[in-house]
Amino acid sequence: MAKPEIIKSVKDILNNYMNKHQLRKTQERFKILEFVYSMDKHFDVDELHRFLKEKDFVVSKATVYNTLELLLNAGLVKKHYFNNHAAYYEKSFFNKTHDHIIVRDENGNVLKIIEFCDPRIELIKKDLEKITGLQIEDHDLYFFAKPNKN
Amino acid sequence: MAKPEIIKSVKDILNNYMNKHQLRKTQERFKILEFVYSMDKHFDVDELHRFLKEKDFVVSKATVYNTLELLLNAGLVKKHYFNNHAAYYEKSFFNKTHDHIIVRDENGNVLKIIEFCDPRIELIKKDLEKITGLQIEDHDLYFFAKPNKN
DNA sequence: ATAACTGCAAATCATTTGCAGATCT
DNA sequence: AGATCTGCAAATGATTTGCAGTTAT
Repeated sequence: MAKPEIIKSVKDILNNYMNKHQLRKTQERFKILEFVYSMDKHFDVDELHRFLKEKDFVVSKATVYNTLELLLNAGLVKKHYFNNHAAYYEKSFFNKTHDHIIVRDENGNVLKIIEFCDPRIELIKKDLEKITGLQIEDHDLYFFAKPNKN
Repeated sequence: MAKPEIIKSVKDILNNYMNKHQLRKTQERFKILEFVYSMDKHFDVDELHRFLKEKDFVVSKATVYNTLELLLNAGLVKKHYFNNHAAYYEKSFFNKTHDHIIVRDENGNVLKIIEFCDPRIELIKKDLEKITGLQIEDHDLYFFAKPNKN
């Protein structure tokens, strides 16, 4: 499980978000938030749903979908479309902004995901905002590599 | 329609690929390749399928799927997962390497795709290769923006 | 001739939706 | 009390699959 102070903080954030938007504070939403913040890697809806069940917290998959959408809107998770199988999620608060190197074999199977940070991304973003007049809210950068021989 | 010499080149590439992999040279495959290279933006399978029909080249959607997979393996198209609606494709030969700004509404619908090039990406890639010892073969960079008020 | 390809329809699978009953406020 | 949320099952929609007939080699 994630550090208690992190859990507390993200619960506060969710609380504020719900107050602001007049949403109900259900047991399901807070529990799912807690479990999401105990996951240390990317997960899809099915994995999270099974994980909750394992931990004896039974919810419907519909609620998992709904709650992840809520957490997404509250900025508490990030959603990735790595492939056309299913969307992947990861916690996004207290989780330094990072990008990914995805190591895949010839068949496209993901062997390893390496996270990295590079400040130049932010500079590119700023320049693009200046050029386009758009407000960029987020980004995804993936580098794809073949495995090393070793 | 794309420039004749480009069409010729990509047909040659597909030809070689088919020879190498002992695949059949069907009318459908070459026609679809031609139409793909006449598209000037990203498209999904449904759009391409409708486009083909408009141009009086009727194929089944299954063949469109199969052929795009083939072109993907041959390195002639690039596949993108902008959202969880449908995969998007674009021609990838004689098409300068570029990245994308994706303008989406609150519901995640793609409103506009802006292409850009920034040399700093290549520098980041080189540094990552040095640090990790991996050989990076490709990348995807997406910036996400909300639409402008106008 | 025969193995691969196409087209059609059915199957699959992630996600969404509709609605009845439960539960926050 | 009343609106929202949850859970279930059915609907949806992109993609895949199975198979019969067609076509490239």
